[in-house]
Parts: sequence; C-alpha cells; structure tokens
Amino acid sequence: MEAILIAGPTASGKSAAALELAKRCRGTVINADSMQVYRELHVLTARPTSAEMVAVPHRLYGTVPASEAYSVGHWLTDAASAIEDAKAQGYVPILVGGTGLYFKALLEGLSPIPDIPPETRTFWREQSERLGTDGLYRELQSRDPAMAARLKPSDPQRIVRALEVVDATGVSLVEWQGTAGSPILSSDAVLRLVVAPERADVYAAIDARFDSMIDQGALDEVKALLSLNLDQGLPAMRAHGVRELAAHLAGEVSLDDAATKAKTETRRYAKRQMTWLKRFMADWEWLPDASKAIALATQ
RNA sequence: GCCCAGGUAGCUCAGUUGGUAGAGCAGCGGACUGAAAAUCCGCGUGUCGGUGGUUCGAAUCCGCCCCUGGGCA
Repeated sequence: MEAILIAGPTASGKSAAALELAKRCRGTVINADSMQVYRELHVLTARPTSAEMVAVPHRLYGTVPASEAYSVGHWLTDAASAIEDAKAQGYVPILVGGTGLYFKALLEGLSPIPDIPPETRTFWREQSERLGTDGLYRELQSRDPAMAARLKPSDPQRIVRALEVVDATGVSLVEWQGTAGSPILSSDAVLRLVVAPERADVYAAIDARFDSMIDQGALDEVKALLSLNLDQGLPAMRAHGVRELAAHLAGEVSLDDAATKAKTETRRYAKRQMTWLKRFMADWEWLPDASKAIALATQ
C-alpha cells in the first residue's frame, strides 16, 4: 500500500487515529487541512501538539505564515514532496485532514493552470469591492461568457477567480479546467478511509472542543494573530473562532456569545464537509469512529 | 391586589383599515478545480398562550382565565 488517506468531518477524531496508525506502522502524518498549515494557528485549528509531532514524523503542519494566502495548488506540490520524502525514508504516508478538495486534487490532479501574478489577483479582488458582485459578473460576461454561464451571478469568489485567469492567461477557465491534471496518488494503490460518526456526536464534540480551546489559550492566540495586523481577507483570518474571539477581545460581545457563534460556525462547516464526503468519497471505506480506522489499517 | 407592556416557526421578531401568517438567524438538503474552516444555491403548517363570544370570516375586535416582564401598592 502506497499510502493511507483519512478524511472526515472536523472533530471526528481522525487526527488521533492517524497518529496511532503512524506509530503502529511506521508512518509519516501529512496534513491535508487548509487551516492547520498556518503557523500562528495552533490551538484554534486543533493542530497536533508538539509532543505528538516529536513522537511521530509530521509534515505540513504550521509551515506557512498567516500572512500568506496558501491554496490547493501549493498544497498539492507540498504534499507530493512530503509523500516522496516519506517513501524514500521507508515511512508510510498517512494523509489526514478535513479539506475534501485537497484529497480530490491528490487523487484526480489539478488542471495545469499557470500561476496568476499577484497584481492581477489583487486587482480583481479590489474590483470585486468596487463593482459589487453584480458588476463583477457583468464584467465576466463580457470577457468570458462561457465561464460566466457556468457560474452563479452571486458567487463572487469564483467570479474573481474566473476573471483573474482570463485576464492573466488570455484563456477561459472553462478551457483550463477541461485539461485534466495528473494525480499524485492512484485510488487503487491507497487505503481510503472516511471517519464519519453520527452527526449529533460530531456536533457535541465540536462544542466540547471549542471550550477546551479556550482553556488552552485560544484568546491569546487570536490576540497574537491580530497584533500582526494582517489583511482580513487572508485565509488564516477566516479560521473558525478568529473573527468571533476578536469581537470579544474588542469588547463587542461576551465570551459566551463569541463561543456560541464560533461553535455554530464550526457545526455548519462540519455539515458542509459531510455533504462533500457523501458526494466525492462515496466509494471510500466508511467507518463510524476513529478506532475502527486503526483496526482496519493494521490488519 | 391594581396599572401598563407583552405572549405568533427552535430563537429574535413582522403582521397594514378583520379575509385561516412571514422575515432574519438556527436547522435540513445541495453545489464545489489554486482563499475550500472559503464561496454559493434550495427548503418556512406553526393548537398565532387558553377559552367563550361578535362576524359569512378573528393572529387581528370583546369577555374571562393562564404565563412573562416593568411599575404602583
């Protein structure tokens, strides 16, 4: 087996399972979560502890500064080399995380779209502010009607992406996406596991985990992050709990209200993850809890 | 005990001059190719506190009762 992939909603216990597995079968745990890559976010993203990172080799955790906008593309490149390294050293790559898109890219590849110059990206993000979503969509309709037809006029994020791509490459995103990318791993060569407890259990785990994050210093973490004065639009600034705890630190809401809001946001996210799992990971091995993953992978 | 203000969807509340009720949030379902912990789409029957009455027709008007705030005693 070339690798083990473990997906699942947040707070399902998949990280612990990965750690345990890595111990038993000489594995390297490789992060497949879009937020755990950020250095400044440790507590809020439930990243493995330093003790855990020492006990077993871990890759791609806390390696990117919050000031940077990481992406699937970056991750795919980083993951590919982490997998190579692990194999070269005789370790089994164990990829764990909650970002479905990352797993999809890993197994199906990403269309080979050139990097878009930062100025172009910034320009269209500013245009988005200036023109509003409707205006932006009209812009896309005139520059790339084919792509516009595929998008909802109300989806600013994808419209911006479509615009920056035609603008920078002169070619429609429709065409780019029509070219398949090359997978990093083949589905037949890996063990694919989905840890999917009952929804009520996931929700309860999310609530309990957020409370313990507060005990572990989540507020200080947010304080430190805020002191960097980063752009609010940066991905790291959107990690669950950041906005809510920042509002509390600013004296706008009570800690209780902030916590309730953060928990709600996280539960909504878990729900979206479950939709993704059902849609794209239907043929993976579904397990009701993390301990089953260990049994299955070590047999 | 008296006076006032309220009791409408899980929560916060709208409901014009009486025509059997609707928003936001939550929740549920869905989409998903370089910001994906993102971004976006769809779904609203609930003894309108209870009960009697007026009316062709009551969340809406009247009586009584119950509950919750606030005030006066």
